[in-house]
Amino acid sequence: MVGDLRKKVLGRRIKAVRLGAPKILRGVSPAYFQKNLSGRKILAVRRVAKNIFFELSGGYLLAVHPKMTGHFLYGRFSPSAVKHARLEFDLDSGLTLYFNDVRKFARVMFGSAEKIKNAKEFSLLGPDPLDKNFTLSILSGLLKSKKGRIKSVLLDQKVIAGIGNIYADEILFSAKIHPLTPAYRLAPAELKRIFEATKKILKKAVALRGSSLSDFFDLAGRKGFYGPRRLVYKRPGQPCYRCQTLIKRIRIGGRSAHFCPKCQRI
DNA sequence: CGATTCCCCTGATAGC
DNA sequence: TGCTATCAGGGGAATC
Repeated sequence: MVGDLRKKVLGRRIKAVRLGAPKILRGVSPAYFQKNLSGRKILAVRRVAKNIFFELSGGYLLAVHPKMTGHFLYGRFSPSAVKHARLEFDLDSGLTLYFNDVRKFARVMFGSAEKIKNAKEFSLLGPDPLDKNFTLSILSGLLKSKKGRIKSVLLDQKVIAGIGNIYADEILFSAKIHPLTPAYRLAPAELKRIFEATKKILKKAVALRGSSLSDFFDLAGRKGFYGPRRLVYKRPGQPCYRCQTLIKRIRIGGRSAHFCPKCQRI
């Protein structure tokens, strides 16, 4: 996703900005957003946990957290395809970069790079599992002091950044760990399985371009392919692919959790 | 510290 | 057919 964006918009200048849903802005007024974003050049695009960072000329930073239904589109689209456009950037290529978000759950921040990076949403983020510096011993160190259930801990961005609900379930199934297991009780072999599964699942998710379970599309509007490949998420009552036991769905910390009661025992 | 609940918003779905 | 009530979902805030 970020790679696609980079290819299309890197080096482009923002000629005009339209704000379709002012409420998705956090910590910045619509007026400031419009005024200070126009004219800036896109110098870099990168992923930070589940956020997309646009580094802009003048030391400014635009941070977009798409949540589950937000996605970027670039090019020409029918009005119906962009009826949920919440941000529109006319670029000097003559094309428009849209940020669509049906649910309006997305969070958009904009300001000096210093200000954005110091915002607690980013300054408190834990390590990224796809980072080369993320090791088994780091993961073990993080989890051994956590009394909460492993499912909730995996979702806590302050502990590990970048794992969402779908992939947390997939990781635990892959690692054969029950989602209610207290994190600190995980044995070294179990920690290793979680570590390996996390890398494997997240890499696969990126390669398959997301799950598209609710609304994930690439820049041209094409869906991702992870959805049909998922093993447990949103498959309650259906047979486990490993043992045919029916997948269970429970609530953990207000979130749905799916697992195989036979493959994943406490 | 950890768990729960609420909230944001709207399309999909169930129930009538 | 069409209406209304309910729910899901990422994640942060407030509350227990």
